[in-house]
Amino acid sequence: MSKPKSITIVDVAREAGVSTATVSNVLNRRNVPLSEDIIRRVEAAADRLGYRRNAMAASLSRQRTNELGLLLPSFGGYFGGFAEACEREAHERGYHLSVFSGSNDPELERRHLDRLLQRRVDGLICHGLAMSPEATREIVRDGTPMVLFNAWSWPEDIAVGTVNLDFKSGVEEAVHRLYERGCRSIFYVGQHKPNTSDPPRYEGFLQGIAGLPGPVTHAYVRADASDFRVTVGRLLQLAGDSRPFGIICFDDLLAFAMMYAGIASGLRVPEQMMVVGMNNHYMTRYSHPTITSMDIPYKDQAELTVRWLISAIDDKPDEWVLERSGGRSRVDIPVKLLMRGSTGDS
Amino acid sequence: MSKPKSITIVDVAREAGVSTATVSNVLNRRNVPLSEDIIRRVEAAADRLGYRRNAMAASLSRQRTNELGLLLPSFGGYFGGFAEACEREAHERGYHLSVFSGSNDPELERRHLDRLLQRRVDGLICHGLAMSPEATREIVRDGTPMVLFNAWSWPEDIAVGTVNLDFKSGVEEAVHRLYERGCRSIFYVGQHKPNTSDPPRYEGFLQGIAGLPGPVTHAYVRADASDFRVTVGRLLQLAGDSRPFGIICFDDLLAFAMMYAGIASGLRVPEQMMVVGMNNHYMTRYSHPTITSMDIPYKDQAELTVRWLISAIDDKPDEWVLERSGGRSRVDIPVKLLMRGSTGDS
DNA sequence: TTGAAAGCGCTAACAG
DNA sequence: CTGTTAGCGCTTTCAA
Repeated sequence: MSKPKSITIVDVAREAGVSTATVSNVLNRRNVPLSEDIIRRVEAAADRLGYRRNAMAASLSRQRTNELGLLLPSFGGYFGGFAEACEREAHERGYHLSVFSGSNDPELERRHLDRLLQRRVDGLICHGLAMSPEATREIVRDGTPMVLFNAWSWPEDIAVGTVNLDFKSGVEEAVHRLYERGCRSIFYVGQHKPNTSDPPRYEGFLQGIAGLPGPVTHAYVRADASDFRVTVGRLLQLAGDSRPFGIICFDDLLAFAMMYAGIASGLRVPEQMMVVGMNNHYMTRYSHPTITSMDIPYKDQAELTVRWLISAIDDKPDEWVLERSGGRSRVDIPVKLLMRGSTGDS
Repeated sequence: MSKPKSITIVDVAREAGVSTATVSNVLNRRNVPLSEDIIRRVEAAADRLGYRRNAMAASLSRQRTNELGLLLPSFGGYFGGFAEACEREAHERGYHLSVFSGSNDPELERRHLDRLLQRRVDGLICHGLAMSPEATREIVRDGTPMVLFNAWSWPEDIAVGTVNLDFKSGVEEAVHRLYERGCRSIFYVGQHKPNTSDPPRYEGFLQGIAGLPGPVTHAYVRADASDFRVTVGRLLQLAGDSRPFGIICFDDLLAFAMMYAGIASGLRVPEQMMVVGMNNHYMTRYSHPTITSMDIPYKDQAELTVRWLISAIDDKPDEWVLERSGGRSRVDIPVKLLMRGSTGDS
């Protein structure tokens, strides 16, 4: 029932009184001389019959699918935005992008990857989270080009390129801003569950602390999701009576939670506690006070990622990509620190 | 470079010293008698050679792809969660789900749909937003089964089934709860941009108001995203000095924004203003006070959606689906109201 | 300019 | 139990 003998180019050819080769040529606007008349006839026949190209047959024949696969750890927050930006970029370049979420489950992710390769996607875009580099390499052993995004500390040779967000520098800068605004106790608040995108941020944190003109109390604090007020208690203990103290949070939602837990514990923001988040979530502008955060250049990251991948697929260099990467296999995209109410700005 | 002459079943057959038909039978664990010895030999040969099935060839041959397509208006919030739940359900039933976001752009959505049909997905899951029913019908004119989700007021015959979240009843219940807690002014706060999922909620709102034992001031208020305090001002004007007044917001983020705008305007929550959101976003439990919201049964909605679709693809009824739908073409999945701090509960 | 025909890799009768 | 073979729908030489 679901497939009522679909229309093929054979039908169109018969209807138009030409050969299937001609139909194929017309429909794909190939670079061959075609008479105006034939073109009209074929196109008329095609839509009279309601013909729709069979992409599998086409891909099978011309050894190429024009499909790209994007593997995400989840659809939430940043990843969804990145996926949409990639879809756009891919479309603009004649590719179609299928998106999959591993749901933070390595096994599911493995199956997605395998399936994508069975479908012979022309290229792959993968994040650097759930699966291990080894498992990934094992899967992508064949020649399918892959570009990684936000994959910190992966071997350089596993992909044609890696496009990371430079949270490291962003956090480093945030440390300086907090210091300038009077914080002499600064903490990095990480997620309750370990996460591979945490280390680079903390690294930037330490680097920022090291570059400060004076001494500050600092620490890595893991958030307790069951009750963030417990975490606030821990911060107060560490900060002693240094005020304001500052926290830089793993992401905006955590920043939100921590800020309100602080307020609930009687702290005034930003006078006594300053808060910095990451991702520039829509909500950070609507809280009270508004939250200082880091803006992510989705389009820029997506464009570089997709163009890099396509240049590898076509095996011909893309000048713009080359310029951005400077020949290296990894590019760090800068994030932009937006100072707002939670750090005493505007 | 990207495709180094891939291994086919011909290679495997040669390596194992059997025919391609046998290889195919072994690899697909078809329902044919196979000797243990042959199975071992073929499997050994296959992974010695690093064989990977070519899904296009297989799909082309057996007229079926085992692929489902999911078309979303965006990856954000609820939609991402629904997508992950659908991926899981599909996998459990031997299907693979490709997800696409129309990014709220009808034209992009059209192209996604067309491409999906070119790929001959076995079934389609679509939301009821960006594209019009007419445009959709026009595209899906061939026999590909489609199930809709959250498509309010679409023609019944366009899809094999529709699975909606019953926000209508949820909002209706919320109105009653607010009334019980003392609100004599209750407002529905919608998004600044019109949205097709708004009307059913407002309908539930009106129905709730109508069912109340006494009179209340009520209105539909459109939120002003540029500054939610303006919206709060409007509410104060409408509510006069009736306290507490209650607001039911289009979604949790809006509830967040409105609640903090209210607090910023000097209102105490829940004593003077009560707030209800929708979607049970993770953050609603970490604000201060916590926010009353409606929990969405993702898995339930996804399971029904996917099973309904698959039963149509296979053209054989699924008892569980039939029971849920009672033979009708639309099912409303109840959402669960979770009472929290913003309405004076726990 | 157009068409005939040989695949692309796999599946599914059907024959042995 | 295993192999032969005819497609699936489209692309792409190559010859006409």
